[in-house]
Amino acid sequence: MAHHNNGMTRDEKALMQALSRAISVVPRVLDADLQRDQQLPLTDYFALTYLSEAEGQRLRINEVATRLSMTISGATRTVNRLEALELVARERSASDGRGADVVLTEVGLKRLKEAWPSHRDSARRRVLDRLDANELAVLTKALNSIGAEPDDFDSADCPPQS
Amino acid sequence: MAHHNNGMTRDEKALMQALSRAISVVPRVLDADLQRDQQLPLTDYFALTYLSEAEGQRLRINEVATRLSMTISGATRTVNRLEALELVARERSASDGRGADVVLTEVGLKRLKEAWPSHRDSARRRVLDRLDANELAVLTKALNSIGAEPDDFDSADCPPQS
DNA sequence: GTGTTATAGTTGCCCAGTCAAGTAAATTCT
DNA sequence: AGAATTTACTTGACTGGGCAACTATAACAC
Repeated sequence: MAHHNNGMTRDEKALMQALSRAISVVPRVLDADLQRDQQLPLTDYFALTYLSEAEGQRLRINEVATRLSMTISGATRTVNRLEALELVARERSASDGRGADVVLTEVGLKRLKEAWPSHRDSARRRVLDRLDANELAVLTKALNSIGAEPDDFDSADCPPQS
Repeated sequence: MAHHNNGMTRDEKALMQALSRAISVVPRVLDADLQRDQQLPLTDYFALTYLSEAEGQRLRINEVATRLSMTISGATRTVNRLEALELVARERSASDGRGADVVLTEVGLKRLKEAWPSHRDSARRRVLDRLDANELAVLTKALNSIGAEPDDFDSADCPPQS
């Protein structure tokens, strides 16, 4: 009877449970908040954010994909959505005609600025306010360790950008 | 230039980034490992686990949904999948004929036992081995705080079950 | 008991994102 | 230079899961 717990301690099990729960809940609530307040999906919001932070407000599709931790094809579709809303534009790269740069438009920047306070408050309510300073530090470090790609994937979180 | 960072500190931003990254990466790699080694989706594996831990190896659909942090309709579909593989069976509840109990079958239990070592190793490699004891403790607590349902959702992790 | 409301699931429709195959430009080989 | 390979996407087919509408049983009002 019972489960013998072969080599996973109580604490480890508790962590895995907490982790899977957080993994389901957090993106859902953050996305729901943003959709409700700004009619903007969280993914699209993040894409706009990364573009706004990039020099020249532009990124290649594959850079968008990397930052969103998404496949390139997923990023293509995300960019399609944003392009349809005219929040970004595709520009054929001068240096490499195979793919396009994704450029943040004026409208896109405006939209991002509108959405930002809402997301910030949401992140506070749902996450940041629930942590003390120590937890924040430890959590960041720990999540970075486990989020780093393992071995069969290449990590590249913040390429050196000029 | 620069973004003025209206009320979100550098550290807070770093946390949110680490969090969104982990949220994308962790379930993907755990699921990929399990699919590769056991041809079993992570969600289905969790469902089997929760059933195996339940008394009588049975749960109502809504309990499955709660444990998986999923909607009832999502749980219905998960159970459909498992039922098609004969890993679980639906049994009309004697006490409440509106819905069925989901019962783990012999085959289902066997399958779970086969899959378990693989998932355990995967969890170790991808998560547990990357944390020290302190991080484990803090992370568990922190994730439980942020995974707890907020205000517009009712939390119910372990309803008192007879 | 009959009518009303609440509860438990199921189903149709949709959307985001993955994978595999396809296209087109760039690079390397010779 | 021309062929072969690699790179950078794009696209078609599919899957998982969400929402809203629906069905069926249960519980409550009378």
